[in-house]
Amino acid sequence: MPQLIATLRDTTAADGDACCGTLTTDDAMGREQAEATAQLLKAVADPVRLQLLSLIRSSKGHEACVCDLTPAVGLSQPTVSHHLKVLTEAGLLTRERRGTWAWFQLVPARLDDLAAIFR
Amino acid sequence: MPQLIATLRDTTAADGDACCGTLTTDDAMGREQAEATAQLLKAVADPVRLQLLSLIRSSKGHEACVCDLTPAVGLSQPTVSHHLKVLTEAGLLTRERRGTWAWFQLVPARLDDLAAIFR
DNA sequence: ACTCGATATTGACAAACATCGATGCAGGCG
DNA sequence: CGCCTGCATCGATGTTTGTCAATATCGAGT
Repeated sequence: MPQLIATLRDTTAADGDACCGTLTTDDAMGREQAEATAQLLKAVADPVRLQLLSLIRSSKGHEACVCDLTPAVGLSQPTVSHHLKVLTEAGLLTRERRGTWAWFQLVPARLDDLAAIFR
Repeated sequence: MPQLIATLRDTTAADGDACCGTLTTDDAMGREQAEATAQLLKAVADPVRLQLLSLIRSSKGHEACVCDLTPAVGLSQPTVSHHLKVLTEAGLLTRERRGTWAWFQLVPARLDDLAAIFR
């Protein structure tokens, strides 16, 4: 679970003084955590993938199959499949084969992770 | 203000039936909205920029200058300047010159926009 | 087994991006 | 004025990424 931006300490600024050396790097996000959080954000920082998430979310059962999603976003089938793979690998979707079709379902807990990043 | 993912209707799925044509594209995010939201998310979908936001947030007054941020992230000064520009153009930071130094401050309302995207 | 429809994978290509060195520009200070 | 320091911009480069056409795979039905 990628953690959020560090704890907020409401220290009212007493600025106007010197500049460099006033920074406390201890409470801030570390590099690995920033890397993990950025990777999750990259998965949703794309208009097509946002549309896909929104489409699935507005569907009954919070799931949809590729044959419905492809015409809805107006891109080629391989492209849609690629975006769904990215979202799945990010943990935001689960894939399930039902007969000939592949159904994708939201992972609410992972969406909560996203919402938690910025409080 | 980039809107959030469409309204959630908790219709419990009655699946098992046919597939294609069951999708309601009306409640879902439009392309332009998805584009705008993705642009905001792209600004924060980078480990360095997440670190910068976190560093500024953990500073007093929620502001910091480049001379402090540059050594904290361990990258060249032009690179840090570029990332700060991206964050500023996304509306997440404001720039203010105080003497020789440039101070960057958080824009809380814009962070709220981010938090609102995923509810 | 063969065929067909739905989805996944591969390869290729262009656009976008992160990074740095070099340079330009502003603001204090001698 | 001229220098120096902090920051921004420019140009170049290597990497990532979104997209599609072509192809492979998988499952169902004949």
